[in-house]
Amino acid sequence: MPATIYDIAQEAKVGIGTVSRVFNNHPSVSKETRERVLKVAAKLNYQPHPYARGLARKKTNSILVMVPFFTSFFFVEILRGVQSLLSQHECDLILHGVNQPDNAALSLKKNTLRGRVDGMLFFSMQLPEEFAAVYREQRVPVVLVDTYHKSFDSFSVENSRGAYIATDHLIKLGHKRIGMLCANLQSVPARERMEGFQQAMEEHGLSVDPRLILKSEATEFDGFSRESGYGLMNQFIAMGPAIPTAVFVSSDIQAAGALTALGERGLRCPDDVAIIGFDDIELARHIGLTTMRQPLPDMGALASRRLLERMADPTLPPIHTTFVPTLVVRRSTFRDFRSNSVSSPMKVPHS
Amino acid sequence: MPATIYDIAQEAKVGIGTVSRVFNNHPSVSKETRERVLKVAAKLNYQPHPYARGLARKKTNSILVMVPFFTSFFFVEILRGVQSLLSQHECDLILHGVNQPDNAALSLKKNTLRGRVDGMLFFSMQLPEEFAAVYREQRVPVVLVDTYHKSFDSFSVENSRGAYIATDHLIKLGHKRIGMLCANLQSVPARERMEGFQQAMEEHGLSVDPRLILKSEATEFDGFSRESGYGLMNQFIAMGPAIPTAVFVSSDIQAAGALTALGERGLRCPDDVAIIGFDDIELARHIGLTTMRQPLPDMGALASRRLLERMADPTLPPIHTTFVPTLVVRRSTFRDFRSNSVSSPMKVPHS
DNA sequence: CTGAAAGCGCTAACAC
DNA sequence: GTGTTAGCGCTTTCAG
Repeated sequence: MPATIYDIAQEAKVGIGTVSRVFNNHPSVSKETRERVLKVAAKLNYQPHPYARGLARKKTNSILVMVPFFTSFFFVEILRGVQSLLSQHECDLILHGVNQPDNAALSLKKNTLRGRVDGMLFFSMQLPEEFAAVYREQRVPVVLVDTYHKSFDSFSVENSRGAYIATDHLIKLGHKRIGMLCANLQSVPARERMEGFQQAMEEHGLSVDPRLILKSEATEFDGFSRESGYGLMNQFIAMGPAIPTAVFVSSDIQAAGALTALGERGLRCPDDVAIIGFDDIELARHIGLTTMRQPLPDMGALASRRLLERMADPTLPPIHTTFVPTLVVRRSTFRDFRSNSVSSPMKVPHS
Repeated sequence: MPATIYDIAQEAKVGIGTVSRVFNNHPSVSKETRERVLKVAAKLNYQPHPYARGLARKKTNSILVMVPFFTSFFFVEILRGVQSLLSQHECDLILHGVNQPDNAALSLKKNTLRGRVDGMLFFSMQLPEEFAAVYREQRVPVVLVDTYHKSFDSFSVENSRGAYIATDHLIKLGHKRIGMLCANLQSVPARERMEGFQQAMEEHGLSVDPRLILKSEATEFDGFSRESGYGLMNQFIAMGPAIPTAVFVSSDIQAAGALTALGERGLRCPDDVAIIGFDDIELARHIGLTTMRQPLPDMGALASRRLLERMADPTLPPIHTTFVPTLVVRRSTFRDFRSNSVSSPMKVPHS
């Protein structure tokens, strides 16, 4: 049985209150008693019980991170930022992966309340209005990442802006017949990226041929999957000579699938079809994919920092931070990278 | 303020004990009272307080997962298995990434004890003997993944066996001058993989030229990094004509770096140098890398299941489960995959 | 400065 | 069946 403050109090011949004070760095403890208590505690290998402490203090020193688990690459990179910041603050991280966007989000968040955690980082999903109301009212510290809600801090990327830049890149390279490969449009980022694409096309006086915008019907991963990219690209290929000369794909993971489809038909990238993705997950640099980079780890770290601030002062007004993704050019759009195949190993280890 | 059992008891005109019984599905509560209590609880939107419950029950319904955070790909895939199993059991997952193998492992695990969690999943690191002793003695439920200790359940891969198979594959393809690219040998898996390589070479009557075994000195990630693979492969390349015709690389991530190095010098894979990796992280299939597959998600799920069992009965004798990795042939060792470049998109979306 | 006592919200005997 | 009571281990007044 682990030692409790009672054991220490007894052995050090003080009251439990004093022991508690020592461990909370309360100023009003004489130097001698403090040292005596500390010594006994060390000897008994004492560790405060987090749950007892939590109960008494109404504070758990832990936060909940809710992520749609499928965004694997994407989420790991953000999480890295989160973790590194949190660990500096003795704050535990409870990870909750949700699979069914709806289903889980609902039931799991019931668990959120009632002092299980001090705050929450909510990723990439629409925060249900039902909970938003409660959280706002009870001032539950919540920070959103890769999603938006006016009542809560959020860190996200300007999807339409990024899509615009990506499309602009293709246009500047001289492409006229440009296609887009979307994820499932029920996803907000998917829609925004399509809008940016359309806007760029229109502003450059290029008509948007609706047949050149392919949309995923997949519900799994909201269509942000390798499989959806693979399938949709095959639809383009089936168009024969009408195939676009360049395609903006709404995510890197889909772009990877699209490249596979091209490779299978003996089509070369960028020679036959140039491809640009979105996200800059680590995979992108390995396969030489041009893409729009989101500052993932930074977003994670900044969001955690903000959450900590908000936990300290829950009355802070919400701040919305957006990042403009940056263009990272690799071989999938630009030939001059020594190799003529998009997929041969790339030139620079870290591009 | 959230409702407590007292609020419910009062409103439902019962004692708090009864309320508690209802929420613990205790049989001795009459149907009527149970329903009345449940109704009031629903109305008050009652949720039991996990910490209070934990304190009283001496049980937290959560487990700690300690991972060396750098193993990103690797760990996400395992974690997926963990998470999916745990969520079926109302068990929270506390994630702790450790960076400094030593440093962190030490301090963090102090926090492990004292009822913060009911059990722990410990990944890929050597469990310090100091803690092992305590855990064994106090019967703290601990399950090891990708590492070994005789006193605890473990799920791991037969590294030397896998390395043997990988090397054998290269030999069967006709290679004689085979090199190996190791991670930092202070890591146990790194050593085991090297041993398997040496054994395979010897058993096939091939002498192991020590100059063809390159070892990473990197401490970061124990040398299991893209950079280390890149650097070491450049050392091979610097050997000029003495370069091996095939190389067994101790991890996929290093193999990715190695491929980059080859590509930069205009060397083709597998034509000039065949490459085989280890792990089968998702990246491998994207870049067409032949590798040894570890059943990552399965390991995660099985380990969690075992942990749950052990939490139910801490006296279970430890079981050691090992997996033999399986060979997955892709283009980096075998030319006949339609394309002649290792890195062009592969044939099958899921190989 | 320090001890005693009253909770934090819930569980688990123990009586009736 | 159900109410009462004594903790779980710690924090935090409140006296002194």
